[in-house]
Amino acid sequence: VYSQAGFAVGGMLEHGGLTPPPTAGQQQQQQQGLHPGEHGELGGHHCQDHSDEETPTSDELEQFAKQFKQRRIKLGFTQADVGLALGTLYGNVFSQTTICRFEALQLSFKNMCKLKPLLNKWLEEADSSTGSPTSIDKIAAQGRKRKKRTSIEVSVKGVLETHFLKCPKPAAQEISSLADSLQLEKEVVRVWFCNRRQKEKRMTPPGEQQQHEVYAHGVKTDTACHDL
DNA sequence: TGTATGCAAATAAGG
DNA sequence: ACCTTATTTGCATAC
Repeated sequence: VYSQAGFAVGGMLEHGGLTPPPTAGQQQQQQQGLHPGEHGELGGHHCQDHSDEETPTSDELEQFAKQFKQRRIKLGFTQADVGLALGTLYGNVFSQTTICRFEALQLSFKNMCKLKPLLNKWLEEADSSTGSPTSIDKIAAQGRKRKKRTSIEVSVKGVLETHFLKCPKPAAQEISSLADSLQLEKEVVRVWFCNRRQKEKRMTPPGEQQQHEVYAHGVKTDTACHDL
């Protein structure tokens, strides 16, 4: 369903002002929160990568993305084509969605930096005139291939949701039987609950608190929700 | 027909 | 082995 070739019409819109980390000199993450993942200063010395680019500036990324899209179209490829090509070329496939977001700079800075080398490689490969002939580098991305996204039926989601309301944190065994009855992999169900919990937190702004904990005391503090 | 996007699976990383 | 938090990535479907 994915392999097609064709050409697209250029004509996107240039949204006005979006993720532009103004600071041109320091790497500051934009949107997504970021934790100052420091490395302990001890002995100190940092090894820098010298393979390719240093961390590109958001400005460079912007330029690259723009140019990438332009060339992609000129060469007659769709976003889906590119995503697929990355797969057969480096191992990991990407969806049309991701390519689209890359071109539109809608990914996090870090994510953009990670994808850039890959797309750049593809570009050189697809367009043999960049001066860089078949440079078959194995950028050995992340060796592991991403699991295909599971589509959970609405009816099944309903069942899961019901269980969640009864017990947001089921024990491993409950997850197993639930997965079994729903004909889903246990891992899928486990992850569903994890994601559901995250969503719950997100929906409950900090500080705010529901009004149903008034009598929570003494008795079993959850952890025991059984069914069957 | 491609491309953009909302919601949310799947993953990464520290416990 | 499983949780949490933060993120990456894609199915589905609206443009």
